[in-house]
Amino acid sequence: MTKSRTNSLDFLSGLELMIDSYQGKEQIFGVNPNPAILRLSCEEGCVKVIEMARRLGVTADTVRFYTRIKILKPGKNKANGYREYSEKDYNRLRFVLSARQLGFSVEDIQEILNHADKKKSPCPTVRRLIDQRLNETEQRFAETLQLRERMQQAVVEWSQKPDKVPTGHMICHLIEEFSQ
Amino acid sequence: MTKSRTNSLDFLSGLELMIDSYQGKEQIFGVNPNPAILRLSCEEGCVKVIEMARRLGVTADTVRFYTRIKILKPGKNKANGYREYSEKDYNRLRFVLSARQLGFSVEDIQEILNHADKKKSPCPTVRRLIDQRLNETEQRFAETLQLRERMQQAVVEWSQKPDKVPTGHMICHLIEEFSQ
DNA sequence: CTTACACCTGTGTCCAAGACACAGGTCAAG
DNA sequence: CTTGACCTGTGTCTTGGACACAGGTGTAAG
Repeated sequence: MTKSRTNSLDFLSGLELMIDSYQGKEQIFGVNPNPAILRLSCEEGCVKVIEMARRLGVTADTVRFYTRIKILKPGKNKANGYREYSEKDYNRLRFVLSARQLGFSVEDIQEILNHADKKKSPCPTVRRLIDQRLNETEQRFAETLQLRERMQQAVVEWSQKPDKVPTGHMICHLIEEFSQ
Repeated sequence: MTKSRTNSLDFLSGLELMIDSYQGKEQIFGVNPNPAILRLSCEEGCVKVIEMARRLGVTADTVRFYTRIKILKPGKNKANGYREYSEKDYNRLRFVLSARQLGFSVEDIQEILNHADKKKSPCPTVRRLIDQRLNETEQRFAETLQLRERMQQAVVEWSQKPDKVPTGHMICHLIEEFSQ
C-alpha cells in the first residue's frame, strides 16, 4: 500500500483521501463480480476528467488522450455522458506516468499493460524494453552532447567574427566557415 | 514530461556531411566562379534529384522535401517536367545541411535565407537564433542526461529483483517501486 | 426563467523533418 | 515492346499530447 510517493505532492493527499474513502467498498469495487454493485459504487467513488488530471498533476488533455487510445477505460454516466474515472483508472494512469518517466513509449506501455491484464508477469517484457530504450537514450544522449559542443564552439568562434553581407557563393560565412 | 525519443536528432547520426567526397566528371559545381556562365550552363550543368542528393550525401526525399517547401527552387525541364538543380541549389542545400548540423530548425533556415536573399547580412539573425537553440539544446541535454541516469539505475536495481505477477493494485512492481 | 460561465463530450488537426507510399509519366537498354 | 530505373506531385505517417471546435450539461446569480 505504501508507495513511492516521492515524485508528486499535493494531489497525493487527494489520493489518500480517495483511497481512504474508498476503503469500505473495496470488496464491492474491485473484487465483487456483480457489475450492478460495481456501477453503484462508481457513483460515489468515481471522478471526472479534470479531477483525475489534478490528482496526478497532468492536464485534462492527457487524461483524455489515454482514454482515447483506450489505455484508460472509464465508465460513462448514463445521464449526461460524462466519463467516470475509477480508482483502477487512477492506478493505471499513475503507472503510465511512472513508465513514461522511465523512457517507455506509449506503445511499450500498452504492451506491458496487455500482459498485466492477462494476469501474466509483465516483468520480462519490461526488462527487454528498457534495454532497448536505454540503448536509444544513450544514442540520443551522445548525439545531443555532440550537438551541444558543436553549438557552444560555434558561439565562441563567432564572437570573434564580424557580420558579413552574403556574396554569390557564400550565404552566411559564420555557418559556412564553421568546420567541425 | 520526458520527451524522450521524439526529439528528432536523427540528422546527426552517421553523416559527417560527406559533401565533397564527390570528385566526378563535371567540374561545374563549386568550382566555376562565374554565375552567369553557370546559369547559362544549366541545360548542361544541372542535375536531377538523385544526383543532387548523392552529391550531398542525403536521400532524394530530402532534396524533394526542401524543394517542396521552396527552400530549393530548381527549374523544370519543359520537355519532361524533371527538376533541374543548379549550382545555386547545390550551394543552398549545402548551406541548409550545415545549418541543420548546428541545430537550426528548418524555419530558422528559411528566415536566414530570406535575409540573404535580400542581400542583407543574416549574421545578426544567426547569432540570435543560435543562442536560442543552444538554450533549448542545453535543456534537452539535461533532460536526456537525467533520463539516462534514471534508466541506468532502474536496470541495475531491477537486476536484483524477481519477476512478479500483477496484483489488484500493482501492475509491475519494477516500475511502480522504482523511486526517483 | 434566463443568462453566464465553467465544465463536459468526441473528433479533427497540429507539431518536425523528413520517410514512405502511390499513381502515373519518361527514358534507355535489350 | 517490355523491362526497370528513374522522375513527378501529393498524401500520409511518425510522438505524445495540445489545441480548436461545435455542441451538450450543471449551477449560481440576477
